[in-house]
Amino acid sequence: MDILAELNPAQKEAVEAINGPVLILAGPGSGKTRVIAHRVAYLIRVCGVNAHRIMAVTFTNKAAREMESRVQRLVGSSTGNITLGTFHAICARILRSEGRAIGINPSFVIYDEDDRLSLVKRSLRDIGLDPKQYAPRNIISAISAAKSSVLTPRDYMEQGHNYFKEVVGRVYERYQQLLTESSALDFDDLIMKTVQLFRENTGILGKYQERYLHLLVDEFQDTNLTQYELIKKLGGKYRNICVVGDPDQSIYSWRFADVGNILGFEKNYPEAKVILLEQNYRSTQKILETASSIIETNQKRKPKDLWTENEAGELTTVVDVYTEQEEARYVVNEIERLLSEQDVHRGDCAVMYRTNAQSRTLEEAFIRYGVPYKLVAGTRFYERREIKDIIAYFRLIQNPYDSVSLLRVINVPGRGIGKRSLEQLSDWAKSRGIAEYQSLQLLSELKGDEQPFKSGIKNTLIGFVNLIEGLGRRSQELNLVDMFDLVIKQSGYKDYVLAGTGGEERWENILELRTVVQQYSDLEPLTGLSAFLEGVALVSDVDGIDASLDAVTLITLHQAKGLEYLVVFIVGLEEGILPHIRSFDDPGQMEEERRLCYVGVTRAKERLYLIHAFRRSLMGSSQSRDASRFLGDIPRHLIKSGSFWESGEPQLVKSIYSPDKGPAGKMNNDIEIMTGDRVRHATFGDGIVVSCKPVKDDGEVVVAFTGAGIKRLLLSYATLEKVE
DNA sequence: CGAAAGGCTCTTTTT
DNA sequence: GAGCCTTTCG
Repeated sequence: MDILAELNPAQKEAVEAINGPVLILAGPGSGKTRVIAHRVAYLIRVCGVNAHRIMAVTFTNKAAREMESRVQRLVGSSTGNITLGTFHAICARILRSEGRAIGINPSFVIYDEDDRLSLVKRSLRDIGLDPKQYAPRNIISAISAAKSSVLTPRDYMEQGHNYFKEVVGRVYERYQQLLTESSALDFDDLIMKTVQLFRENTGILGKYQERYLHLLVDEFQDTNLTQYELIKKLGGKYRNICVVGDPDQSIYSWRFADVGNILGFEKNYPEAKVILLEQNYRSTQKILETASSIIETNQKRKPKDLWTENEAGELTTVVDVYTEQEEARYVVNEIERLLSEQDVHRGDCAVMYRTNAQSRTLEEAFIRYGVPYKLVAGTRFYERREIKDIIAYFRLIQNPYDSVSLLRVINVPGRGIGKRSLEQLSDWAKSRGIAEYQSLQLLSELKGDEQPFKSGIKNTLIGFVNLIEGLGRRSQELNLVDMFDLVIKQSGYKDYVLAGTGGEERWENILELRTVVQQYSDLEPLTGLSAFLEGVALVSDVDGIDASLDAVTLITLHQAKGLEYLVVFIVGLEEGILPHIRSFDDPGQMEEERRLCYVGVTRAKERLYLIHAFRRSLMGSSQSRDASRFLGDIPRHLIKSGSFWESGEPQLVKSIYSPDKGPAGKMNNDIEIMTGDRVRHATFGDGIVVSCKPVKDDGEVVVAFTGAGIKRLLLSYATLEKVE
């Protein structure tokens, strides 16, 4: 196969420019993933570069997997050991093998957002501040900002002062101490520590610089300063750095991604070759025009010419609905209509929204109408309490100094270790400057007056240490699934979870985790354990999308980056939602909201629906909302109104009596009442349906009767009959 | 000590 | 509307 054959001139140029830095500015749907895959294949097959000497960084694990299979197909054999993955996964690997040089325990655990939160709260308490007064989330964010620019606590504190910074600086310092005591790294540390490793050890850096002849980074517009420095360092010797991205799709500034990385690339690498990919292969002309009209409103932006040879296609459908329930119902109805009238499958459709909370109403509608869907994220599987508990045991087996995990499960299932005892334990450990587990290990050696516990509780604590030590010993020889069963058995978790509320379902979840564990059971025991823990720490929600399942995808706009669907619904296009209210007082943020909308729109290949509701309940109370300003950016001639109000098309209200339980994939068509229908009522006589509105599991219809006037009726009580 | 109930706050996006 | 935390009671 000729690797260059199926590429357009710009793409070909991007693949062939293998010497020196290259900046590829790639519009949506311009085949950038393709270019990266082809470029890697070209390096291996045509240029004879050893795969071992190539690093390719992707935004998600899913993208990495896809990249691997594409390259494999192009090269025609196994890709060899190319370094391929997210920044986080790649850095975790480097730190496991080299981290010792900067004092990192190779068995380190990776702390997620949740762990981070509890550690920040503890840090606040440790320095004598009240976590309720200092919004731990803001502090996490400030620490994360620091780490995204490679600032240590000391660097941070030298950055000038104000009240908040002073507090953050002190918390950051304590937080970092606790992480070190726990042999733990948070997400930001994975990158930052790798940079520190390379800064402080020119020998190690030299080794990696020598190895990586070629570097490729996808979604470069969403990298932060630390990631940029990492790439700069790794490419320091050969300078064959190829970065790909699109400033118009930069949507992670809140995670301290710096679009300056891509905008300033030419300045930092004056010899860089710049290639523009502007031909779009994904969307119809109308969709592309809609997208352009939205993004062009942004002031701070380099104009670019996106074009396509695809057909003109359908107009964008803008839909005006009453409430979020009606919005959800519209989406479900419309998908079912497309399924029956067009060559569309459920798997071709996606519903996108700004906030996770919006998925709930959608889910309810999909369940009610029995339409299969796949929810990306929501309450993620790995965030469930029982799953986190079990994983905490595994983390303790790998690294008992992990204090977040220790405090999480030391009394789960209940062992009679209460709050007071835990406080004593933490204080005692803190006064000695060691991790909780280390102080627990001392217990059996110390006499009564040398430690703070009474003998009853002391023995319980020693019992817990023995449990973990025992599991640790067995983990050297048992495969992971046997280990799993042993953990469940020895911890007594099964009885515990079954006794609690929702026990059955939670136990099911644990069994599902067991099937995940099974995938690691062929590995050497200790390798399997760490591979499993690394896997669960670094999964992203989109990694789990099952492409073989023919179901509608429900996904946030952020997660949708890089994906494409035949039919896209973007819901909640309202002021305060998209754009989100938090962006109102900052023009920069507002531009990011618009980019987010742009990302969503450009996911669509053939059909695009933009939906806004007049009324939406948020945090309990229902409020009326204006349509999003982004809708106003779109010229009228690109829009077709899908609205009931404007088009006068009847609004369907289906199967309000018989929620769910329909066979999967089938709508319950038995009862169907639309506005405009003629109906007959036993006492009121004949009339016309004026409006329909869902109320819980019921429906409220307003009917104008010929004799009796306008009546408001509940479907479950009123016996209505359709009249032709 | 643990479970249950009540009251509080805060809601963006995630590797 | 939910989750988190505190309070209360057994």
